[in-house]
Amino acid sequence: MSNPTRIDPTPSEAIQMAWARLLRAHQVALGLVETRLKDAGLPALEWYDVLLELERQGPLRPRQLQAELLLPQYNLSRLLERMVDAGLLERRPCPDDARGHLVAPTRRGRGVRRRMWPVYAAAIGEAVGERVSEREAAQLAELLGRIAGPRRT
Amino acid sequence: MSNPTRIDPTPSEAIQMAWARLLRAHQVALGLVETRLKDAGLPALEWYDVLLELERQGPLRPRQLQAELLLPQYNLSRLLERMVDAGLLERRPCPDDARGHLVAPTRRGRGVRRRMWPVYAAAIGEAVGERVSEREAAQLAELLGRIAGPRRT
DNA sequence: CCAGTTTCGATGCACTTGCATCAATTTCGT
DNA sequence: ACGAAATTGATGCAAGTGCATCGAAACTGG
Repeated sequence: MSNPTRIDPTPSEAIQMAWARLLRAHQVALGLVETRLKDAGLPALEWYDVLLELERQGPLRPRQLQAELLLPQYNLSRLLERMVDAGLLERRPCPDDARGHLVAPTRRGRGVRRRMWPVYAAAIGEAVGERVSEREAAQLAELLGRIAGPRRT
Repeated sequence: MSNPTRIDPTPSEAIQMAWARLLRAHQVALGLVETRLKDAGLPALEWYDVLLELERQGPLRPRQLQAELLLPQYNLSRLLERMVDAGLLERRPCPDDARGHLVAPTRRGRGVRRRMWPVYAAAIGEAVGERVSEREAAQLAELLGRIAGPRRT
């Protein structure tokens, strides 16, 4: 440590600690949330995200969803397939591009998302809300936002 | 909504934002780190964690490792199997419990972990270090530590 | 000491993910 | 307008994950 000709950019202790805790906090918090959803007989969080995004933005093409959710293309392709099979999404022909289609929630899909929210919300409270103050949550959001993006190439 | 007898503990905006950004920051940062490792022809992060834990603590039994890394039992069982097959870990008979065994890094395993570190460290710097100050990193670590645990039943 | 219970670690099976690649379009350069 | 290149979304196959369950060894109360 304290190498004057520092060529090796090893992160400081504080940075390493922040990294380690990011992994752990995510693992623990997400684990709790997914458990609550599963125990309530509801679909996984991923499904919620897709449904919410489509309710907010209206019908989208898979590629756009992919950009929003940062999922690999093949992964999203099959996720949508499963959700369509489950009757939560429907595909619509795409007016100006015959390669693709639009995806939109069905009535049933909206219902499922709505039923997921109370459970999801309670779990967020349990995983995060009970552990940090309002003020701390805002700080946390700011700092994590820095790490989350914006991406530079 | 606006139910006067609010039984439903929907988290505040700040909490929800912190949650959303936790997911996103993790996804982005981990994605970057895993990409750097893979591009360097190195094993996944998980393997590093196992190797590091065993170098720090000495040979451990799978169950102990499981507790440290918070991995599901069946998942760890197969992870160790793969690492043994890859020649990075070896199993040793366990003196006082014939059901299990001890796992320890091989010489080759230690070498792999050592070669992973520079790449890993640089990636942590890129994903986290370049985006927050020293002081902010410490704050972040503190807040995330709150979320990461300690678990109450 | 012995049956019943608990803990440890492995595994069969179904499902999901990662990777490479494909076919069908659309877009671009000329 | 035409052929080359890029984009969109799907898919075969190998590998990883989740769940339930298993056999084996270790504890436990009587």
